[in-house]
Amino acid sequence: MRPLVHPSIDDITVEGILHALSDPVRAAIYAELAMSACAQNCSNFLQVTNRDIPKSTLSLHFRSLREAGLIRSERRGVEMHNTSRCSEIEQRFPGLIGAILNAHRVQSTERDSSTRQGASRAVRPHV
Amino acid sequence: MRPLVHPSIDDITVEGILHALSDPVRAAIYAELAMSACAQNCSNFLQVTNRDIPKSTLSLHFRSLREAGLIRSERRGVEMHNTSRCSEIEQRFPGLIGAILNAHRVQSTERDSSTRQGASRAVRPHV
DNA sequence: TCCATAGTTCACAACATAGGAACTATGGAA
DNA sequence: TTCCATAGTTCCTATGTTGTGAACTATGGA
Repeated sequence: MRPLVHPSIDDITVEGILHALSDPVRAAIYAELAMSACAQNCSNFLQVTNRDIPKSTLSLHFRSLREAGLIRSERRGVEMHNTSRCSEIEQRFPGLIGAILNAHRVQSTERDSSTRQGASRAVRPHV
Repeated sequence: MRPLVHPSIDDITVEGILHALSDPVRAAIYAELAMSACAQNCSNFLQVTNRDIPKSTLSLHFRSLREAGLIRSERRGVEMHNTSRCSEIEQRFPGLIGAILNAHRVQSTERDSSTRQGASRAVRPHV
């Protein structure tokens, strides 16, 4: 079984970060890890974003996050301990992670309030 | 020929923005548009990132940026006038675009200086 | 009317991604 | 020790996404 790959902080790229976080599932996982004080295992996220995510898919999402340099994963017995690397990334790309997490927050707040009011956004026409 | 699609500001998603900017060519195009005071046509970017980009590929990149809500394109005679929509986006997702552009700047600065010194980063081992 | 220029669309090849099934690694119980 | 349960990973394949050349469209000017 191949060993876990963690890029060194200098090999982390902006493109990699943006690509990893452009997926809603990965963004949700990462947001939760970044907020959480303690490490979390993968299975905690089998129902993130209110959908059942197959284990294999989840595993690939964790791999994407890991290889983009966003999280660190360590085996602890039978589980995985996942933590975010946000403080390292903050050093190299100041403000980036905060702005992205904040934008996701803005967006989900709007989504919640519009569904409560009857999903007005869903029918708004494009130009 | 299908009309140009511009999402309304409320339909712009973070995922869409991140995905669009996770491509180096699109990021370079967008950075240049965001910096530039005046509108620019597509052909100005046929050599962005020091590579020849086929016209058809470039056209799709502009379409991605447009449909992600990052730029606005208008036909002016035989050319296209492309401008960035950063002030709109700044309203909705404060700090996001600035942080991303800044991160790209950080990264390209490092790349430049490491190539000058003999590409030390290229051989640095991963964990 | 014709041409040149700027972009777009189409078709297809190459690459990336999702998910089920089979697998591996670890810790604990018998 | 051996066996089992749990947590993740890998493999395979079907489905999407993306890049590119060739053919096309739209516009302005000769």
